[in-house]
Parts: sequence; C-alpha cells; structure tokens
Amino acid sequence: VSILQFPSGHPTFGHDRPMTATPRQRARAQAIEDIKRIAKQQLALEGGAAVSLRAIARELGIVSSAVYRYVPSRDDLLTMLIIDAHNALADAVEAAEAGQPRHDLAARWHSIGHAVRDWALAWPAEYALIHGTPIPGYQGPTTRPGDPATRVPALLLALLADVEKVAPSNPLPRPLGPHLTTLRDALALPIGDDVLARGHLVWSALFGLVSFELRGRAQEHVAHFDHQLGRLAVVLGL
Amino acid sequence: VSILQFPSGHPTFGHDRPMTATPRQRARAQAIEDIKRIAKQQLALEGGAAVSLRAIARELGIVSSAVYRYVPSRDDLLTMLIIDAHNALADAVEAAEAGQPRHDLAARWHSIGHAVRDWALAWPAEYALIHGTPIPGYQGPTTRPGDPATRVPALLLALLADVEKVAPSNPLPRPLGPHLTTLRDALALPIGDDVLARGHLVWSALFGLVSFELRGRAQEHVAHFDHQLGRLAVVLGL
DNA sequence: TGTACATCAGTGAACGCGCGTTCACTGATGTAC
DNA sequence: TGTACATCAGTGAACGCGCGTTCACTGATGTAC
Repeated sequence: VSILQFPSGHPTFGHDRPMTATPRQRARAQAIEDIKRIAKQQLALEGGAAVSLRAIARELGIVSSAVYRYVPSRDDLLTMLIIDAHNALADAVEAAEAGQPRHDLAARWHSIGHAVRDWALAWPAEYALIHGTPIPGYQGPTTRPGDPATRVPALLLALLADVEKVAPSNPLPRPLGPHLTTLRDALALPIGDDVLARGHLVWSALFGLVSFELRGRAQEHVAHFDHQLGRLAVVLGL
Repeated sequence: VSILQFPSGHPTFGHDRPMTATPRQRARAQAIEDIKRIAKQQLALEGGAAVSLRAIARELGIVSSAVYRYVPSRDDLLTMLIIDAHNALADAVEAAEAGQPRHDLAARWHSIGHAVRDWALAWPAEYALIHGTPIPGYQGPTTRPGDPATRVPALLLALLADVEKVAPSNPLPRPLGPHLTTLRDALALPIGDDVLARGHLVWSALFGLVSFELRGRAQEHVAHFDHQLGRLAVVLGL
C-alpha cells in the first residue's frame, strides 16, 4: 500500500496546511508528527530494523492498532522517514551551496562536502537510512527524476556542468558505462565523460570519507576533512 | 560469552586438524561448517539481522536447541562469520598483491583495489557484514592489532611506507588527528603525515566506489573502475 | 577382547518475549439540514 | 440554534508468526581399565 493510496479522508496526510486546518486536522497532523518523532528515536537508538509500530504505540500510550489510523503500514512509515531524511539532507546541502558565489566552483564543492558531513554527523541514523545497508525485508520505492533523493546529486551535476565550462573534458580511453551516462542524459546536462567520471570519483570518495568517520574508523578534525576535500577538488580539475 | 571461552571439550572448535581428527571430531567440524554455510545463505538472502539459529536448525533438520552443541550463542555465530569474512577478503587481497613486483607501487595499488572490488561483488553479503551498517543489537569484538580485520589495512600501510620512500611527504598545514596516527605509530611504520592522509583518502574512495557499485547506483565496467584506480594512484603520488 | 563408565549428539517441552495486522466495537467530534 | 447523522479516534481481543535460550532427558559413541 503506497502512502499516496492511503484511504484517509484528509488531504493533509504528511503535509501541514495550518491556515485552513480544522482542530481535528491539526490533531491528526500532530499525531503523525509524534509517530515520526518516536520512530526517529528508535532509528537513532537501534537502527532502521528496530522501528516498530507496537513500540511506537507503547510510547504514545496508545493501543497498537490505533497507529493504523495514521500510518498504513510499517513499510510506509519507513518510506516516510526516508523521504524526510532525503529532504532534510537536501535542505542543508542546498542552503550551504546557495551561499557560495556561482563562479567559485571550489567553494561550492567544499560547501557541499562539509554540509554532507555535518548533516551526517548530526543525524547518523538518518544518514544510515539513506546511505547505509538496506533494511532487511524492506523494499523502498525506486528513485525517479525529481524525487527528494535526487536533490543532492542534482547539485553535484550542476557543479559538474560548470566545471565542464572551465576545464573541459579530455577524451577517455573507453566510453563510460550506461549507469552514469543515463543519469546525465536524463537531465540533458552538458557534461563530458571525463568530468562525469571525475564527479563520480569525488562523490564516492566523499561518501566513503563520511562513512568511515561515522563508523569511528577515522575520526579526524574538520581541518583534515577540509584538506581532503581540497585534494578532491584537484581531482575535479579545480 | 566469547568463542574462546566456549566450554567445549574439543580443542578443534572453529579449526580443522584433519590428520589427528577422530570421527567424532570430524563430524563436529562438519556440523559447524554446515551451520556456518546456512548462516551465510541467510546472510546473502536477508542480511545479517536475519541470521537465526532456529532457521538454521530447521534447515539442518535438527531441533533448535541442538545448535547450541556447536555454537554458544547467536552473537558468537555472527562473530565467527565476521572473522571468516575478514580472512576470506584478506586472503584474496593478499594473494593478488603478492603477485605484483615489489617495486611497482602502482601495480600493487591496482591489484589491491581490484581484489577488494572483485571480492565484494562476489560476496556482497559478507562485504556488507564487514563494511555495512552494523547489525542492530550486535556488538562485535573491538579490533586489536593482528586481528583478521587488520590484514587488508596492513597491506595498504606497507604500500604507503614504500610510497614514502619514492615520494616523501610534504609538510602539512595542520597536524593529523589522533586516529590515523595511532594506527601508523602502533605499527611503527615510516610514513609521513602527508602520505598517510593521501592513503586515508584513496582508501575511503576505494570503499566508496565499491559500496556505490554494490548498491547498484553506479554499476560500470571494470575498465572504468580501473580508470578510477588510476586517478587515485595519482592522488597517492604514483 | 570385553566391560563399565564418561562423554557426546540430539530431543522435546517450555519460558518469555517480540512483532504486524485485522476486526468489531464504543464514544466523541464534527457536519448538514 | 437545535437535532440527526456521518465521520473520526481509539479500544480490546485475537490471529499467526517469529525469535533466543534453558533444561531435564534419552541413546549412541567413544574411552579406560
């Protein structure tokens, strides 16, 4: 059962329209927020697999079946959490990147990198939900263009398009595989294979760095991370 | 209860000494192997959280309590699987790296990278067990020098020590944090801060690339991966 | 080579716990006339 | 403004399933004399 098909009479499911909201609608929105809040606590404490509707009901002082008034199923709740996490991360990264001058590509790259790291360190459970091992038994929705999951990658692709203008792609010995190119071609961005491949590398490196740091395998100072971002900027051609 | 404290009368727990083994010891070793084999199947199908002693017993046609003859607890079984995975990965990487001439540092780096990737693609579940999100409710043993978990990093550190000879470290604007340096200092390896930081970066990038590829976010050809390894070799100073 | 004993593998039942989900229901809150 | 009705939130019980772990026990296999 998809969230969108949830047979609720209220169109405000998952969104707030506080101006036109009746008391009942506000109570309903509040209840959904409470459920999500407790679910996120469980996420932080025990991981995504431990998110349990019964435990949420217990915490809310409600009988377990009452949760189904607000959430169609456990899988849908997890989907909501994942969407929220994607949007929260994207909000943070977009805000940081928007504060940089457009022409300063290195500054934009650094701001993206730091924003991803800062958010991941602040919300490790949400980060694991997005970039960690998939939760067993849960099959998330497939990512489509325009999804919240594509907002952060879109920032990198826009940056790559600007990199292409400053430092155009060199010819590659072999053409790229289908996966990376379809992503670029779907957005019709003017990015050469070379720059695209470099982007793939620094992107992977960024998330590798953050993941290692989250596991406590390489907790270092911000200055060190910034230094590594600088090296990756060199890889990008900046 | 640690594996080492498991009160089994048999010293062959977890190891095979086939020459001096009695029939009972061989049957016992075989049973442990069967348990591990089925556990690894569960790992591959449903992830580490789904490893279940009852399901294993069911598969073996045995009552659930009988499993406790061979495995002290579920946590210990998971620990055994993790140790096996570390050793299997290290076997593969060490074999690949040993086939390269010592003086060809780039070839050694490429062999390590490809071996990690090949093994991860061949054994995705075991890879997730090692480098994925930790299993909820399971606290693995802390890594100590000489552990199976340190074999692969040791290969990189040895390579870095050789890189230091060829392309010595430049001074860094800031000293490194404690995490990376303690690892180097524990092994008393002659590696400068600069080379160590470069090693940290390419290491993170390698696992980032592999993790992305495993999630199906960037499945590309081997040639592309090799190309990225080449770029990382440049970062290393090769 | 035979016998007494110890050690082992595996059984069956049970404890106590958790989970997602359904369903008929009681009251309270809102809405239409 | 008051009343009849519809919609909602939440209850309580149940279904059916899973899990790790313990414990007293039966037979079979091994070992020591």
